[in-house]
Amino acid sequence: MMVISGPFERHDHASCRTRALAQAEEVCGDRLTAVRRRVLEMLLESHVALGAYDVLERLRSEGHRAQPPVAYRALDFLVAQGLAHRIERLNAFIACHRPADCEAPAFLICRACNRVAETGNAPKRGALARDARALGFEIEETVIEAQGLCPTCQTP
Amino acid sequence: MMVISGPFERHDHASCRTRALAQAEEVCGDRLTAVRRRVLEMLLESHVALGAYDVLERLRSEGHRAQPPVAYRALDFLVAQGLAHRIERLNAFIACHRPADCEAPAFLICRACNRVAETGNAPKRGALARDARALGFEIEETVIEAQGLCPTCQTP
DNA sequence: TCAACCTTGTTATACTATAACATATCCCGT
DNA sequence: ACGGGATATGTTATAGTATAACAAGGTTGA
Repeated sequence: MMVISGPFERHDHASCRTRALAQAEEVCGDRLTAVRRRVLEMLLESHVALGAYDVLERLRSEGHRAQPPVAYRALDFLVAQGLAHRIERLNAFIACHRPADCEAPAFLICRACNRVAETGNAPKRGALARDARALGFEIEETVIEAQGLCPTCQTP
Repeated sequence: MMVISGPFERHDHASCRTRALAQAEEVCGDRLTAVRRRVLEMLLESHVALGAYDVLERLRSEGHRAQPPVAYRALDFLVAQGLAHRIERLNAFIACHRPADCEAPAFLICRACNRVAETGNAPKRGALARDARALGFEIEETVIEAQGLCPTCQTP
């Protein structure tokens, strides 16, 4: 099954955000505290990945006197819950738009507009898994991040 | 075709290094300057990925009065020539053991011993490529990094 | 009541990376 | 020989990313 979510296709952005927040509440209960919830909202509102210091800045601009660990803790929590993903290439974070169904995500990063799309679960039976098995290497988690140009940015 | 090189299998390490250096000379000619060559050797000697500051420290311990840009420049050069790879998860670098045949590498990173194996070229026809095509996204480069436990570290 | 756990606040610092400018060298065309 | 462009290195300073460590409040349950 192929599932794609992300900024390169038209979709109802507001409802998509609402749904993701509702799912987050469900998953976390009252562990989704004010700061964590606010950070998740920020990520959901932004199609470009946000760095920890971007998040920090936004918190501060809202009156929150926050230090770096505040942003990192909130982001780490969201990632641990599967509500957000870290994009290694960018040292930045995006919200997961379908936390329920997201075991091994892959990402398409546009180097021109910086938007990031999350694509369907990565293969458990691909060449990598086969190679790992042959070596006796036990894979726990795989980072897959493709860089290139999104449809919009291909025609300057 | 599946090709695997790396620290999780027995191999003739010395000759493997010699061969890689010879290939580097071939590719670069006299652009493989002393520092660049030395840094490549360091990477070839180490099966764990080296951070830029690890490299810097080694250069300094050899009497070279180097500043951070020296390490970064050498590493950037090696990566640009396909002689080394950057491991995003680790903010660190490893030598490529087969620069000639290395278009879309993937990596297996052991979280216990920190060694990194490079596996055969990643698929151009996998699920990711298919998804990207469906979206009209043009992939230029893909990072694939799996973390887990190597055979040795699975039995504590 | 107290102890364990989780969350947040706060300070300080560690680690990673690059901008910007100076100097030197080599190759090449004239 | 000269000048000019491209490449490589030296050096200073600073930007950007991340975490250690300790303090303090809140909730829960024994």
